[in-house]
Amino acid sequence: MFKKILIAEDVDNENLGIVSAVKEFTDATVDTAQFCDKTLLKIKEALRKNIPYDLLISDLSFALDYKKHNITSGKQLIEEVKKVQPDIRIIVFTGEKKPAIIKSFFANQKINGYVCKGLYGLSELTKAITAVDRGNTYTCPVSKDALHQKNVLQLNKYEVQLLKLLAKGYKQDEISQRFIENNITPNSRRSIEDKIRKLRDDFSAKTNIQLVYIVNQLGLIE
Amino acid sequence: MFKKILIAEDVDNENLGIVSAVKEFTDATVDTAQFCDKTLLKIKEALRKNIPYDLLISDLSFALDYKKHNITSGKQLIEEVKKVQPDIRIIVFTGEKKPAIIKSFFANQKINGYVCKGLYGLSELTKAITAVDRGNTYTCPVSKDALHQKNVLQLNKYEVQLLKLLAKGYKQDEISQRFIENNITPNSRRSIEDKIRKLRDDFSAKTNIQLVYIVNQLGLIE
DNA sequence: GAATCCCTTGTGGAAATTCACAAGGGATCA
DNA sequence: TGATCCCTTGTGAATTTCCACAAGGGATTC
Repeated sequence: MFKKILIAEDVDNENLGIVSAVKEFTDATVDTAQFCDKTLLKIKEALRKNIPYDLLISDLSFALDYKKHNITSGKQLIEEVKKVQPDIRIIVFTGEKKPAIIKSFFANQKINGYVCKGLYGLSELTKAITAVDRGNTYTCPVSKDALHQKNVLQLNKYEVQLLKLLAKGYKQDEISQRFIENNITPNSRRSIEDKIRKLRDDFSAKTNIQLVYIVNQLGLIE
Repeated sequence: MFKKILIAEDVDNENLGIVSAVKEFTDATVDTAQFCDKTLLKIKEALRKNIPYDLLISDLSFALDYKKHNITSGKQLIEEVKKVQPDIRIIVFTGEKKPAIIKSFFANQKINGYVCKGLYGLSELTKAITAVDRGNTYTCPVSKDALHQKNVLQLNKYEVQLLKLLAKGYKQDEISQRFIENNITPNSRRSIEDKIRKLRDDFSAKTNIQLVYIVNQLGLIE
C-alpha cells in the first residue's frame, strides 16, 4: 500500500475533509499543500531526501483569482510533477465534470485516476486509491459517463479562436483582419463565414448567439 | 455560545471538513445533513423534542442533478426553515461568488451571515460564528466586495426573458411573436430591438453575441 | 388644460450576416 | 496527365440587424 501521499487542494474546508478521509483510509503518511508551486516544491524536496511520494491527489482548479476556474494550472502542475518524478501515481480529484474538459485532460495527461467531487466523492476516492495501488486506473462513474458521451464535439485551435473572438464582440470582418495580421488561415471574410456556419450546424444552433452560448456552456472556449 | 449547530452540505468531502472545523472551534453539539429535506426534518424533530438548533450553516447549491448549480433549493430550504423556526440563526457557507446572485439572495432572505468558500473560507466561517453568536451579522470579504460592487446591473424579468430567448436562438421577429402570444409588453419588433440595444449599452457589448456571452458569464440568465 | 417627459412603435436606409452558385488551387489516385 | 475531391475564396442577392428621425399615447406637473 502507498506509504507517502501528497494532497494538493487549495480550498481549506475541502482540504481538511480530504486529508482526514485519506488518513483514515490508509496507513500512509499524508501531507498536504494548498498551492501548485508548494506542491511541486514538496515533491522535489521529498525526492532530494530520497523519501519520495508515491501518490499525488490533486485538484484541477486553483484560485489564482477567485473569479475564474483555472484548470490550466492544475494541468501545468501535473505536467511539472511528471517531469521531476515520472513514476509518481496521480489521482485527480476535482469538481470539474464538463465532458469536453475531462476528455481533453485524459487526452494529454497520463494520470492513474479521475474522481469527481460530489455527494459520495470521498468513497469514490478511496476506491480509486485502492485501484491505483494495485496498478490499475480508475475513473469514477460520473467521469466515466462524461468520457463515454458520444456527441461531445471537440474544437480545434482555429475554431476556439474564432468563437472566442465572436464572444468578445468581433465582427466577421474584424476577425478576418485579425487572422490576416496573425497569419492564421483561412482568413478571408468568406471562409470565416463558412466556418461559423459549419459550427452552427455541428451544434444545431439557429443563430451565432446561440452557438456561442452553447459552446460556452459546454466549457469549450474557456 | 451556540449549543446546537446543524450543518447542511451535500458534497461529502466538504461536509467532513466543515463539520470537523466547526467541532474544533465550538463546544456545541454539531449535527450534519446531506440533503435539504433531511435538514428540514432534523430541525422539525429537534423543535418537537424541545431541543432546537440555534444555528444553521447551509450551502446554497445542492446537487439534484450534478450538472447544474441549483441555488433555488438552498433558498427554498432557508425559507422553509424560517417558517418552522423563525428565530434560528443562519449562516450561508457557499462557493457562490457571483455578485448578482449574492445580491438577489440578500434582498430576499433574512440571514445572519454569508461566507464564501475559498482558500481561507473556514477561518472566515469561524469569524462569522463568533459574530453571529454575539447578535451581529457577518459577511466575509469576498461577499462584501460582491455586495459593494456598484456596476452590478440587475436585470428585470423582461430582460431576462429576452436574453434567454436570444441565447436559445430566437430571431428578433420570433421574440416579438412570442411576446405577443404571451401578452408580454413591449412586444413590437422595434421595441425589442431597442431593449437589446439598451442592454448592449449597459454591458458595453459590441455585438449581441458578446452581450449574451457577458450576461451568461455573470450568471444573470441562469 | 397645456406642457413636458418617457415609453412604444413606425419608417427608411445603412450595415452586417446568411445563403446559393461557382471559380480556382492543391492533393490524391488511377 | 486527367479525373476527382476538398478546401478556400469570390459574387450577388436575400435576410437580419442596426441606427437616426419622428409620430402617437399615457402619466405627471404646473
